[in-house]
Amino acid sequence: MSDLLDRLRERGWRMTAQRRVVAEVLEGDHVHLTADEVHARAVAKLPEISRATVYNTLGEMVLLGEVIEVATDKRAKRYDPNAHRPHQHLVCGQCGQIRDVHPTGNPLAALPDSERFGFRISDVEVTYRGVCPNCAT
Amino acid sequence: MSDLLDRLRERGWRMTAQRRVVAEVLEGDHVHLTADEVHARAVAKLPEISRATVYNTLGEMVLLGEVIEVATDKRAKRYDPNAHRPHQHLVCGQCGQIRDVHPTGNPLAALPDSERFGFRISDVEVTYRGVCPNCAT
DNA sequence: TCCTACAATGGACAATGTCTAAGTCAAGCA
DNA sequence: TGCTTGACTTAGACATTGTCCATTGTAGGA
Repeated sequence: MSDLLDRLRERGWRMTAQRRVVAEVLEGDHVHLTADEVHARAVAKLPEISRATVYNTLGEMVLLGEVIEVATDKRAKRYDPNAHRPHQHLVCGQCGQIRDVHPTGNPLAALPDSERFGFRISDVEVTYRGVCPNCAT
Repeated sequence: MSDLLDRLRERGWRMTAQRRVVAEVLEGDHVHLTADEVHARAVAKLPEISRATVYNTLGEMVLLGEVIEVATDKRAKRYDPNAHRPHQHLVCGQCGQIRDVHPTGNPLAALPDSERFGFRISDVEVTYRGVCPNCAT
């Protein structure tokens, strides 16, 4: 059921109730919660979990590459558990809804060597912005 | 000299010393300052300028499309006055340096209709991440 | 079962951004 | 030039998001 928990255990993570809860909250596709939302949902399952623990746990998951940090809006970072399939994000500027999308081609290829200024490039982040059908009424 | 100021005046902006200073701070290419950095430089030219004014002024410039908000790192937003030429950003993960780059092709084209979920898409934001020559030693 | 290192807690602190009430001033007009 | 007016600025309180640290708790191995 929980691939995420299994992978974490395999990496020698000590399994605590808190970490389990955070991982559970993040399950599923198209999940893009802020740290605060994760905390709120975690508290619902485990009332005494602290904010610092949620931040720590999310931070560790990001370091391990199990979760991706997304900065789609100006406010808080969001956390995306769909880390094992490369994808980009489609954001509604009105309601803030976020969808995972999978463009064709490799966006890295669009950047010619002459525009790389000697950088060793490891990653591209693409965010499409627009208005979703609901908000477009 | 200051195109930005001229354009703002044309749009009926009341020209104040504070707004002039903020616009001056933002002049030039490859300028990507945080609001706080803008404030610090503005204070150097006009000591009594307040933080709120800098935030207001930057916000208004963004609304007018004269300046772009960039969220390349997790911390503060940055402000990019190079709004009239479409471009993307190349960020060094170590030192945080940011460069404007101009990829070939239109990144919008990479997203097939089937992946648009009915959204009306107006904008794409692309951030390349890597390590700059200086930090790569 | 007991130990110990790792994890969680909670609260202070830091950084960034927003709001408001009151004062100030740019720009149009007589 | 000197008013008038409403837009602009100010200072600082407040809100939100994230980080740190000393203390307490506990998972998992011996």
